[in-house]
Amino acid sequence: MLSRKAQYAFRALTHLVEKYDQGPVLISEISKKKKIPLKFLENILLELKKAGILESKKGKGGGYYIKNHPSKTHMANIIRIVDGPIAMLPCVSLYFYERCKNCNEEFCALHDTMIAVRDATLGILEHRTLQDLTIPR
Amino acid sequence: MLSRKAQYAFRALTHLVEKYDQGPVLISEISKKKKIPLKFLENILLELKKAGILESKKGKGGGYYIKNHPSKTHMANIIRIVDGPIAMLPCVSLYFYERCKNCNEEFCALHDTMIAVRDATLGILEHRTLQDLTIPR
DNA sequence: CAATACCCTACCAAACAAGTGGACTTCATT
DNA sequence: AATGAAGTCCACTTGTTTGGTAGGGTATTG
Repeated sequence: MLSRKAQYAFRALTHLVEKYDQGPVLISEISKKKKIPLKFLENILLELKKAGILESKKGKGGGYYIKNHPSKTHMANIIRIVDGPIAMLPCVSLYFYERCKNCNEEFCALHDTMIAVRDATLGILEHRTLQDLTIPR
Repeated sequence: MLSRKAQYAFRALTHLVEKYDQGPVLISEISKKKKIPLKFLENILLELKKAGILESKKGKGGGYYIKNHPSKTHMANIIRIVDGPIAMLPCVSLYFYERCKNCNEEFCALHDTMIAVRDATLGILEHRTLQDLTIPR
């Protein structure tokens, strides 16, 4: 399951996509419009900025805005930044790989199943972008 | 990510599949062979029993064993018992459905993406069974 | 100077991982 | 039958991590 933090991140990003190319947006505006706790949102946006997704401007007339075109950032990327690994096991993660203990000595039966799950999931999340967040079905 | 508990569960089940139809297996034997903390494993097995996956026999000569044929139990089922929802959002979960707050008023952009992810994931996990745990590839 | 992002610390609650102690059940031996 | 060892069963406790909240102070810009 996505953490609430990740869900907030997507909600905030949705707002920022709608305001794309209209200058910086106040944290407080996003917080109000999307009903996200202000201080919590502050941390999330900062994290997204440090990860290169957002840009910010300080002082009067400042705020947050999306760095690159929304179609350039994939949903999978956002999840990795906020929640970490997408894969179900560390030993099948592409970006957060860790060798399983007891996974070499004994035959790791889950391994190939979880690779299949990962590929199926990424097949979707790597092809949807921030722009899709505002496209109604 | 799967919790360590779920990983333990799969490791333990792998052992039980190997010993299927050979009578009850001791918790202590599984704990030793698969390097799982004994008392923790005790709780996991009990949970799997209550969920109808395992059967147990008390007293001397007792132990745990798989209730139905290993090909009858899907991996998705095990994950749901131990870790809960497989879906990434409560509002797209089949077995743990919950209505999202702010998902009705505003357009929930993630919804259909997460349904796609869920279906892709279940397409795999609903077709792999405990028996697959012991089939080397 | 005022508005705003940035940053730091502390705090609370829940979940997770693991361990403890003991009650209850079954079986084999005598 | 009585006994004791071998087992599961189960309610607690403990320590750690994580998710989320709250407040205040600093730096930067118009």
